[in-house]
Amino acid sequence: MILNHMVEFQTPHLDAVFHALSDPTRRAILHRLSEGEHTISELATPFNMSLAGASKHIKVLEGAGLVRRHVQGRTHFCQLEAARLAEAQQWLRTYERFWTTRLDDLEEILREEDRASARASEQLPPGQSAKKSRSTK
Amino acid sequence: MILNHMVEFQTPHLDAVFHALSDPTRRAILHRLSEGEHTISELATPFNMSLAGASKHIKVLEGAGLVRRHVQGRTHFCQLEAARLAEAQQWLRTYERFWTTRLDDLEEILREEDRASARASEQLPPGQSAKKSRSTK
DNA sequence: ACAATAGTCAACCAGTTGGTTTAATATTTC
DNA sequence: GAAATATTAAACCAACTGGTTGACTATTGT
Repeated sequence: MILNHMVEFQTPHLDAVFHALSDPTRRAILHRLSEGEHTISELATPFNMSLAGASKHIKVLEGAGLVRRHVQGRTHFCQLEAARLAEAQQWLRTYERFWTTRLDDLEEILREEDRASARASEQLPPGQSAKKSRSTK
Repeated sequence: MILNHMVEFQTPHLDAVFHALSDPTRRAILHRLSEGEHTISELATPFNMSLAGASKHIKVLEGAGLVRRHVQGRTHFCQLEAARLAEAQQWLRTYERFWTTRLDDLEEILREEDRASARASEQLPPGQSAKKSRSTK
């Protein structure tokens, strides 16, 4: 119970990850990084923003564990680090049933109809009505 | 190109959804709602927080399209509304390959081993690989 | 040695956030 | 009609956000 509460609510990772993802500039940076490694200036140029501004965004992403940086001389290379994205997706997966429920319900209804029609096309046990068969998929 | 840019970056829904999800209290409220409908006070009580405070959180969730409310007399009932969660998951799915890459690599290695062992255990017809099947999933 | 380049840091700013408290608006109950 | 209940509204607060600028630290190229 208390454990459940901890698992469910004490998740500082998710705070940071979802916050990082809530900004369109940062999502764009991640998208850029999904094509491959980039330096800070490379990441900054597409945005109408000072280098320092972009640098701050990248630091937020780094803080959320979404970006890794390795320095080589004076240039900083950034890489996408996906593990935390996977954690976020895992959280969302818990709620997946709420947007698949209708499909699941429909499937269950159709399956039930099939069972009924199967019974019907046999010896018609009492209390069962015949139904048209229907494929589930 | 411009269209691509729009699809990728002009997504005010995601801003609001990810921001809503970045707060642990709000995630807890959503979790609560996943068990069924609840009133504002019911949602507020578990938290060490004023009713007005909780009310504000719920308004944020509503603004992000994650919660629907229907008023009945003086009590407001809240329901989870999952469509926007699905949108968020859809966004994350774009990056899925970055945490499945290693598994994919492993799979490719196993498939290659299969091809190699198949060639070895036959009479080696030129250019043809005998597939000893290994399940992909 | 000097200038250009890559990036951070610190200070600042207006706007937002997460919270409070107190008051106000309905609705229901006695 | 008065009291209790369910909720929002408004004003306030400290902390944080996303952005700027200007100064600073390194590193690289000439």
